[in-house]
Amino acid sequence: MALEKHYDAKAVEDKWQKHWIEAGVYNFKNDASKKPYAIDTPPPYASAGHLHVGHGLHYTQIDIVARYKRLKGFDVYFPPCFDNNGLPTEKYVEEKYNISKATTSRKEFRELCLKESREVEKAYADRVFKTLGHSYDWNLLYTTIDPEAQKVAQASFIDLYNKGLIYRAKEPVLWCTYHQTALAQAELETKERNTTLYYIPFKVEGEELLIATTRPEFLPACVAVFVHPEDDRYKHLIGKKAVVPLFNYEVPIMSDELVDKDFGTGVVMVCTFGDKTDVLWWKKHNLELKVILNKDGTLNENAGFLKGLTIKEAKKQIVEKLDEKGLIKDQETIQQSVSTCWRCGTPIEFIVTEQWFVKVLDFKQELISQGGKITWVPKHFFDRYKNWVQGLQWDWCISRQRFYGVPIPVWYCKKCGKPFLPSIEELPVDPMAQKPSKPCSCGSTEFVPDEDVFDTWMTSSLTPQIACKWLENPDLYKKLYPMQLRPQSHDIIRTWAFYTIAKSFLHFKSIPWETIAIGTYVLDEKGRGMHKSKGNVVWVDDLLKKYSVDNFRYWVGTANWGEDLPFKEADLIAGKRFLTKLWNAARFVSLILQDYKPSQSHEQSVTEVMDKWLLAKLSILEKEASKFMDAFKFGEALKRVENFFWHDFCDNYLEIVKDRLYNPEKRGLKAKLSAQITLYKSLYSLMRMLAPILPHITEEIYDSIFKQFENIESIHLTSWPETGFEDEESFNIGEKFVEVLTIVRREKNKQRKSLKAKAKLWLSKDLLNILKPALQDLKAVTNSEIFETEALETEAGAGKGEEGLDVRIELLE
RNA sequence: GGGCCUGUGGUCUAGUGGCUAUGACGCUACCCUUACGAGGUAGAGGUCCCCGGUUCAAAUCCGGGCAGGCCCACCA
Repeated sequence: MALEKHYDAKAVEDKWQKHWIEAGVYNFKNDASKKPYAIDTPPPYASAGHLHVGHGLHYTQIDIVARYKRLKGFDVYFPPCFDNNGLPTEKYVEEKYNISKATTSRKEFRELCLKESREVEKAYADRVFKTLGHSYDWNLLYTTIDPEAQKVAQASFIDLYNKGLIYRAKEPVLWCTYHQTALAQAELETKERNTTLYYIPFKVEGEELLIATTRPEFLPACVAVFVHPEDDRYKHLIGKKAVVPLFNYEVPIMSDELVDKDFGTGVVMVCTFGDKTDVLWWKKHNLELKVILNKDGTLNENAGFLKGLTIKEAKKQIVEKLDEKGLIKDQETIQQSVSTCWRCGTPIEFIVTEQWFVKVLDFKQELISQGGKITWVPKHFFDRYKNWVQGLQWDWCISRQRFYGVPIPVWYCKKCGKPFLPSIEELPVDPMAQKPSKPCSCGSTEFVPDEDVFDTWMTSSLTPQIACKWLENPDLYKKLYPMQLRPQSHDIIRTWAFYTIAKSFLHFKSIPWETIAIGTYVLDEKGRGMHKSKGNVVWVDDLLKKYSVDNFRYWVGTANWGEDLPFKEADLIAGKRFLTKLWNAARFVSLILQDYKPSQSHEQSVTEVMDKWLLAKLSILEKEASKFMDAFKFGEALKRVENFFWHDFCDNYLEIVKDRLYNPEKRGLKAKLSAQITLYKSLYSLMRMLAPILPHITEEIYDSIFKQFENIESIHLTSWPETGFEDEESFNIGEKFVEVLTIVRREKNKQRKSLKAKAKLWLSKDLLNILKPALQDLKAVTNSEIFETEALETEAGAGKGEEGLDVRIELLE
């Protein structure tokens, strides 16, 4: 069937996207004869602001891998998924409905979250996943709030608890006063800011001891003053008492090596808790605990006249008061880096609460060596992982004081206080809504539920278990785990990658996947990150109004994994041209193949040397491209295929065979058939190599030309081409042929003659001998008479010297 | 302060020891060749960030800088 003159991308793409899903083309076959290729798809946050070009790019990169592996004969397991756990969803719901968890019931709140999640998921699925032609198996869809996912997360907790890898402790924890929950180290983001350093005098036996602090509001929480043990200025004060100004109580003066003599005055006040060092010293020196901060970031009665104020207000008031009394001796502006909550940017505080922790500090070495067993793409991201693990300072705090999320499956016995955990068969449970199924070991049946939910990563770290159905289908899980690929972005190596590796190790002493590949990170034109607040976000929907999906995917195909890529709309132009060229070349072939009937004897029917050349070159290309695809270097593969297609196939080969095809009476039907077979084989091969990147146009071309002969329902279910045509001699002749062709074209261009004009082509004896088998094609494509000349004859204006060939052209006017 | 990445024509980019440095976009000239003018052919345009070293030979390896980016870190 001949192709239409014009390629209607929109209609074609819509048609195939619908068909693929309806026909289940990409469904996991669970075919015992095939090796599985399981992909641990990143569950996108189902929030409406997440549809920018970076996501479109990354998910399309993953799809290209899936499609490639499918062609390579793997049984690809590619689940779509959504993450609807966690703080962003809560925050979104709070803002949209103008409610807060303080005034809404847990049940109602969770229902709203769930409802919003479903809506946003649908939009996400339709707008991104389906319209970009991704090849998920929609039967495998999961979301992180599904009962099954909750069950897996709770089962993980129970298993780790039973293994002694989880503990509960009352400790100062990282706390976000906006979200009012504990956080993990991984949820911190460092922010640079300017702040004021105040110099405040403490009284010591009549003397004034000047301390420098950025947090004067913490004066009422001061429990000690520290100096460096070797600091001659203050040595004599160690062991004495200092009086806290305004609040007039005594604190001990102590020493610690960690004090920086050169910062401020070299004297530090320790408060519970102003920062991380305070926590450290508080523990190390067994200091008193003086809590002034509530969970919502306001100060309590211990803060005296600051009671009820927020941290910011308190700071302002206390500075005014100190100033009034002449207690600010000096102040300066300094640059400070503060840890903030990565979701909302609020500086974190330390609050003493009871929380659950997963032990990770004890396993740093093991976790690094587990990371080393995984293939990192690109490999330097392993260094970043290693760096993070080495720098860990806290065990992983997994409990969060939020509503929406997976409940921690624990009750506490009212009588003996012992935690009571359900059995795995009972999961998922909600301790707030249910009671334990049996009494405590002490006999009591009175319990208090744990009201907290898990850190979102507690669930996300189990995506291999959720995706591969750890509890639901153990046989399948056994087959698929460890998975083959985890694609993800580099900013969550410390969270998603780390926690997943940790979980796999703690539960199973296994790695979660064979390969982790870090996707391309899209920047704006000027090389800055895309953020809604900066107004520089490019939306996928907008691009798709102007460019076809395959056009977008071509651009994705040129991106390198693990690298940053500034988005420039001009980069889509090259793809547009390529697609047009592709369609037109295929259209030409479709016209040529209208009377074509393939048969078994085809291998022998490729009789012409230039046909053999093309197939030999194609065979090399197939192996090369495959090698690059295996190494996640899609751009390199694409570039080589494109180069072959454009120059060897279109510019040269198609021109060479036109004479044979259009004028079969001149060269005979055998020569024509040879060209038809070659066109069929080479175009079919090219389509399959391009199919992972350009699934729509290749499917359309396949459907029109090849399907009737191949009898496979979709190009995406065929296999990576292996033409395997080896013919070094023809290859070399063809390469020489192309060199001569280039010289002829250049000469004709110089002489400003149309290619239509008949030329005399003079070839040296040696060259003529080499090209003898291809002479008829050469005559036809150059529209020349060919003559022989002496090898070393030189003439001005001739092609002598070019590429070491001796070609002379004489045009007949 | 520590770790990692990057630096190649106007822009983006390939190349990790070897002839005259790859390609794309843009630019210029010519060509309306029956698949394609969203095309074809040719052309202009580069101190391969800088300095030093290793080598017969360096964009490439080593050392030291400079610039940009990312990650980490207890200067209150």
